[in-house]
Amino acid sequence: MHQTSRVPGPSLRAVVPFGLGDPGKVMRRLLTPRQQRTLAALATRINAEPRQILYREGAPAGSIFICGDGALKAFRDLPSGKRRILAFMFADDAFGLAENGRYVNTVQALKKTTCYRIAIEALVPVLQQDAELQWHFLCKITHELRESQRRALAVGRRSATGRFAMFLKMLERRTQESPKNSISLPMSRSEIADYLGLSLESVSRATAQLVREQVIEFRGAHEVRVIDRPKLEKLASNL
Amino acid sequence: MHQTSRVPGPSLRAVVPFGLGDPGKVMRRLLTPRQQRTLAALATRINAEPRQILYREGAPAGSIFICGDGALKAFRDLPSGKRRILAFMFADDAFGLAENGRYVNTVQALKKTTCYRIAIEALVPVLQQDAELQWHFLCKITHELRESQRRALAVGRRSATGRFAMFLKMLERRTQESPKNSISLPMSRSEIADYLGLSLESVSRATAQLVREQVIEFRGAHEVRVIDRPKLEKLASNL
DNA sequence: CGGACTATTGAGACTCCTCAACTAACGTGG
DNA sequence: CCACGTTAGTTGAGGAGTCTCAATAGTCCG
Repeated sequence: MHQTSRVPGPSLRAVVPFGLGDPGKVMRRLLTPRQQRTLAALATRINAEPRQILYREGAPAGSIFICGDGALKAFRDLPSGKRRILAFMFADDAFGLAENGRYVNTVQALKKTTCYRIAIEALVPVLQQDAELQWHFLCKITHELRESQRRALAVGRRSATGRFAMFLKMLERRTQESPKNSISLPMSRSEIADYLGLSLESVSRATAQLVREQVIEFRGAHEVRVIDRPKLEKLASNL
Repeated sequence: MHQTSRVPGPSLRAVVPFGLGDPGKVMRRLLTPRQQRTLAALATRINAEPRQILYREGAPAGSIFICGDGALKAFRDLPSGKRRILAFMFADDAFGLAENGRYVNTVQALKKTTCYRIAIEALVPVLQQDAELQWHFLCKITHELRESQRRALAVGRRSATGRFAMFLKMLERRTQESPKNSISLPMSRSEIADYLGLSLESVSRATAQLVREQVIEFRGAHEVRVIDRPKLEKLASNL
């Protein structure tokens, strides 16, 4: 649907994480066509259906993945039965981190999604050869580290509406495919709750409050329009 | 003090983040002596006093840092006056992430600390040339990403004692310089609170409870001994 | 059209936060 | 060496916010 300007094949996108260039200037890195071909040669394309699980926590980790289009979640089930979502992944996001040779969480598609799977054994030698390409991965992972820290910040907040506001902004940053002031939520309330460390009821109450206060409005349960942006910014800005 | 078996000069340590080798087997990567010399040639040694600030949020980012010995904190001050600590850094940890050419948080030493500062302009070309060395950085950052996700998990918990238990385990993982069952806390209660998203009173009450329940005991305010490890594990294990 | 899942709303319990007073530890200077 | 002031840490009471449990509406899909 949003395939208009996207090249087929794996790609990564990240803000350069180190102090190069002029301070204050945004620098983004995209794969060159040649690098994209290199990766494409190694990759297997996967078309995942909604709810399809790409891999499970604890399984031997043989590949890393790049999301081409769609959305996924990475989660972990706790002994108590609770589930915590560690990250949502969208186009150009990489995933498949392992520890001691095993995946550390389970990854599942939220909707129809296309991914690229690249075998570790094939990728690592290529990265060892191609420092330029590896540099992209380094930038990307660093980008994700920052994002994860941002999330930790959000989750530390007390108020549910504040957390939800930060969540909206995070989604907006990640999925600029959207028309102005429109944010799509491809996940359920309960998934948002598991991500933010709230109960799904609290998420529901938070959205209700934001709607009541004319900060946002819903076009269906999974599409948000921002009405009062200053107010949203203020709520999100971690006061 | 703990310099006994440590080589002078920058070093990184990380668990290999991808699925190489036998699943279940821990693999660690250490810099080779040659790589260490390469980094040392680029690095400036810094001896930081307690409370010394290495750089401030928003400053133009010209260098990345590696902690050789000691401990630091990376924090951000919020508009409300609250302070959130994003990470504690110990030996072999790298820091100095930037976004758009500026540091994203402030870094301050907790005690006497030696660091290595490496100018970005010098480092990047070396990494572009030396894929092997860059690979170490990739592993390290990935390691930190996992750690950050773990923290987000901890901060999402409801109970203060649970959060504190996870904090203890995190410290234990990071600073194995310690004798068995002994964990040193080089930071204040209030810094722990800012890290865990609690009030310092809650941290104090949490420690008091763990002491009351004979799970831990204090040798001075900054040294913990684990008495009942199973109980600590249970508290930490995110039930 | 029916059924199952998702989302909303309400009432009471629980936990932490804030405010405040107090104690302990530390470093400094007389 | 001790007195003092400052900072760090502990403990108590009340209030705010979320969680849980439960019942009700809404939505999607077959």
